[in-house]
Amino acid sequence: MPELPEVEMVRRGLLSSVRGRTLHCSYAHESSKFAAAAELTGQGVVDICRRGKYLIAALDDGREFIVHLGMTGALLVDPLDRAGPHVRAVWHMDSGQDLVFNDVRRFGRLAVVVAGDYSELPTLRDMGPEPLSDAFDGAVLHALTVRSSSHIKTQLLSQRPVAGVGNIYADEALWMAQIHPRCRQLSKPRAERLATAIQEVLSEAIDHGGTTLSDYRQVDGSKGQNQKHLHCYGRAGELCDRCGTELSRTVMQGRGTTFCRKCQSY
DNA sequence: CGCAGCGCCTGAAGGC
DNA sequence: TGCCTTCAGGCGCTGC
Repeated sequence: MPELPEVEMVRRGLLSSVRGRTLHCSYAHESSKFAAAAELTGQGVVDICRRGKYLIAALDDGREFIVHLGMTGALLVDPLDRAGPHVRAVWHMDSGQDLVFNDVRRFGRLAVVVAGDYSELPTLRDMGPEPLSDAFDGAVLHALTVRSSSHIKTQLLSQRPVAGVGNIYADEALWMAQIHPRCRQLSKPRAERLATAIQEVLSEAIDHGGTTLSDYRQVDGSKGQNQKHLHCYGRAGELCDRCGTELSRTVMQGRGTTFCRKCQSY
């Protein structure tokens, strides 16, 4: 599933082939989630930014084109198959290439908004600080979690204490920081550890081109390599790389959660 | 206002 | 072999 590192890789891939181009929508799937694709009819793409897991393309008419990849979304430039059963939108570019949005499970979403007005996208509107920016550190993470009574993993998935962390990197960061996913209150030292772990886990994933478990692809169709470097996510039943204990599995908020019951504590 | 629970989707995997 | 069930989960929405 695309989280911050995967969305960042897509953003970088789009810079060379989509920034500066003019888009003309040639297909939009009937679902209301993708109808906004048709609003791109002659606008130029000035820049392509990212907030958490959201891609934000600045248009030359003062609006922004927002893409969330959901679970299985992919933005592809000139894919071999641009009329497959899971294609949800196609834009023709003045470069002659096509930009294709493919999304098997249709959890993705497209929107065109007045620049900076995210009132119709509440998760983006209320998004926490970017973890790889100067606006994020242990003190900030502590301040943004201290008043909540929810489990720390639930808080991370909400995007409010920090932007862009999903199920994979939440499990990885909590493992690295040795914090139990059902911990409810972080001490300041543990918040420092978790903030550092989030930054390390996300930076390493970007360095490895993102995590491809099934659907995530770069703009050119290539896969990431970070799945070879996971310590925790999806490894229940295997032995902890740190202490050798068998990793445990539970369900939180309907999401599979892997952790080490020995070296991750409350 | 904060938080829990539900529904959206479809392919893969497992059971019989 | 093939049908059926279960599982995967980010986010918007609803209701307490």
